[in-house]
Amino acid sequence: MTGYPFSDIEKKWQAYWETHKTFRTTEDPSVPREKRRYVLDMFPYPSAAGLHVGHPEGYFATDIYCRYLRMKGFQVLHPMGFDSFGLPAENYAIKTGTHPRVSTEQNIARFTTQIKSLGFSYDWDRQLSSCEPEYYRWTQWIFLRLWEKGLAYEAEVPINWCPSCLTGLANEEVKDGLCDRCGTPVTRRNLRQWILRITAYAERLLADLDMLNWSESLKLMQTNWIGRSEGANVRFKLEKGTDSIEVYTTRPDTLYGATYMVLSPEHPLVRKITTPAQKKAVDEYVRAAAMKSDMERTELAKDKTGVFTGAYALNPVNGKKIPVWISDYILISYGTGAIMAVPAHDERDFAFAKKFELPIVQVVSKDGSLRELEEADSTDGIAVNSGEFDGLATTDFKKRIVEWLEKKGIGGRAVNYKLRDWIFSRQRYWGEPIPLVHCPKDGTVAVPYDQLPLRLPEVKTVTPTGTGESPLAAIPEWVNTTCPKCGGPAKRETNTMPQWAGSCWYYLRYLDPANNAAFAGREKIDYWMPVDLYVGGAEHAVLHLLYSRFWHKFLFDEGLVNSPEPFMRLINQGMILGEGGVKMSKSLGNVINPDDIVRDFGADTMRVYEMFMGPLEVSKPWSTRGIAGAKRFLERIWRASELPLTDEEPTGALLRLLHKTIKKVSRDTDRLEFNTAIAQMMIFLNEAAGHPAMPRKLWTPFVLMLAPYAPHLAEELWEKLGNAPSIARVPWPGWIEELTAKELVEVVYQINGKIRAKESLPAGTADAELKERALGNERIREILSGREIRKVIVVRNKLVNIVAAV
RNA sequence: GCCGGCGUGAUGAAAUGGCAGACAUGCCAGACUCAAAAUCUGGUGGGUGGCAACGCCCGUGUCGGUUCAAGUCCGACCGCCGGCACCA
Repeated sequence: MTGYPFSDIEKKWQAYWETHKTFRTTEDPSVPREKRRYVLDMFPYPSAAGLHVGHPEGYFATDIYCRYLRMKGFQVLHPMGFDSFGLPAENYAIKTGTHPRVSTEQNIARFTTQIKSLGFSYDWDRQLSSCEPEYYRWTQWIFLRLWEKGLAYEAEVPINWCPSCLTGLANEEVKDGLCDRCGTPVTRRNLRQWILRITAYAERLLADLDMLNWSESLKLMQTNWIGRSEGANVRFKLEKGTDSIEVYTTRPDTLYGATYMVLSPEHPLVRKITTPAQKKAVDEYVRAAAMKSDMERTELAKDKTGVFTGAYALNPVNGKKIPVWISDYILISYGTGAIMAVPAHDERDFAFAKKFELPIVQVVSKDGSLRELEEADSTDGIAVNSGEFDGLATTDFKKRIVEWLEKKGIGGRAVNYKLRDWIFSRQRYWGEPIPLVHCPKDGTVAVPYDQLPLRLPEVKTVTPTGTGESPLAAIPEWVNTTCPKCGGPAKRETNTMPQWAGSCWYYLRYLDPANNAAFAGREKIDYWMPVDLYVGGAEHAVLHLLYSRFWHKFLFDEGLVNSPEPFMRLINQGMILGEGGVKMSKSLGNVINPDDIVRDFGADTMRVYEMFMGPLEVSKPWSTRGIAGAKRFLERIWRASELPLTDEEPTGALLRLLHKTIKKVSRDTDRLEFNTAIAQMMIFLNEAAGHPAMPRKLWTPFVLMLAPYAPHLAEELWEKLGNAPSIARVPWPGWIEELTAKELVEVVYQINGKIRAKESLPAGTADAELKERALGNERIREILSGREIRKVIVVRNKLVNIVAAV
């Protein structure tokens, strides 16, 4: 192997950067606002398996971008840290008896070594770890602020319970009825929980998506998750008694078609209105529904079930008596937990009505005519069977009926969201303790701010209690405390926070990681925030990104941060798949270990390869052959650096290629299109290295362009050129626009869009001349002979298209 | 089922509506070598005509449309990937 000594070079420059703190960032007030950038990576959870080749893909991208920005004269904040509370460490502790802190520290050490071996330009002085008391002190602090504002509340609610993780889960953590983390079917369980009122921010979380430079698909995912819908609430009087049932509907225009009502089994009116004759059946149904897991509820979705309560309500528009049923296709947590059923125009109601032989009345028609309905028709149309409203179009009807309802005082416009409040407590040890105390006299009392952090107690084992309570509940000396208000005996809250808590605000702590007086100094926040570019995996599209937006908006409302949104631009890097395009996984044995790649190919090769594979956002398979190609590129660079340098002016064509290359690499790097930037550098090298000597004026800018991509090699070459280190802040090369174009261009002559001849002409040849030359071209004249020319289109430097009669 | 995104050589992929396949991988041939590796040079979408120089036809999932010109824009369909899924 004639290879370049990448291993020595990489170690040398990593050591240099570390000892010289090359990438330490300060808040220099003389740098104007538009010359500052905050570029953020999603911080990793330090797993026992170590870094995966997919991990650094996004890190490489941001690192290249940051190094480029520094050379462009920007002040760049680029930090790294660890998301270090979480279940895997706790589960490992249960299995082996190793304290989660110990295994977490080991994993962080391993991750740090691995990350440092890849040559990132992080400011390591700002490193943080969310499980450290100095950090979670402020997670607790923010929680208390939320609690003070009534955005954290306690409730006994049926929650998603993972029987394997032994903890409650937020809605967002349940996918297809399975636990997002371990894949175990989620069950329902009634437990006292701490819940964050994220729904109070639903409207703003939705509306402010507009101001973000995020991918449309990601915004759409958040939009769908928030799930805003507009409609009306309508109160139906019961036939007997004084109670009424309030329903939410997006189709108030179908009120005349409401032929029955359905309550959720959990609806509070169920017990009250059920007639003695129906009581037994209703009770049984309610009990059965309560026992079903989410999974079972959705699995049985096709076949509708339900029971008649024996009660009737009155349809407010026509006074008709309609039966009230219960069914588990009505969710207690959405809308009012009750619906008016319009079987003619709602698929689910239709299925239910068919099964239980309830009447179906058509009230919307495409053309105003009536016909037998084969299935529910939920499209808009013209009102029929709707009394005084007949003939109205759906949109007009909606407006009119809402006015009518408001006037009568039985309903009005309403907005609903699919988004639910955030179940925030976890019945586990390895998380931030919720800093609240339950006092028999004063109720729930906050741990005073000056007593934060409320530290996790030291324990030997973290075995779950099995009762649905946190392991903390089994430590009496920790649970039993005194009330901060009255000093009397009180008990600590034993639930901990979910893993998402720490990641909700870590980007703020990087700004001022050692601050003892605040989560971050306001002047630091004003200097850097909001984050200009955030890169990470798409798996956090609705979890982390929704939660942290919520916290950030809250902090904004409290006047503690300067922007309503934390992350202005966001990119999801694609996954790196195993060879053959399948997912990398331990079980398939196709996992690539970055340590092996660094050892065999070097960090620079890995960087160039991963960025050359394709666009950042798309998933692409790993290829051992491909990485060999990246290595060859760097080898060729190394050999080119050993050519004798000359001070001669570079020749015309090469000089032009250089300027074209600088332009393309600058533009592509700026747009994070690293694959095409690398391709252009390859083109340049292939041309420039084919000569016996290398003009210094070509080589110097090339090395500078290489610096963000292969920083170790570039530092070495920079030194080899006789410069003092480091290359990190040497100004990025500029280009001369006139030199970016070729002198000669190949102009294509087409007849009816088909290429019939080509000619090499000076760039910029005038349209008139192009036309003349095309028409004068021998071959063109031959093909054209005798045909009528209808039109000639000239595109300068590109083509002439002659439209001729056939 | 609903909502998005994507379909280009053997492979990863390029291509402001203007020469499809840049760059890289692989493969083939040649140079160097006793030989191999490494390296360097050339070739490499399919079909077809010509001894050749060089032509012609077809080709970006399928079918249609807009346009002088479509991988790119529009419509329908097929396939793959992702998200949501009784949300009234």
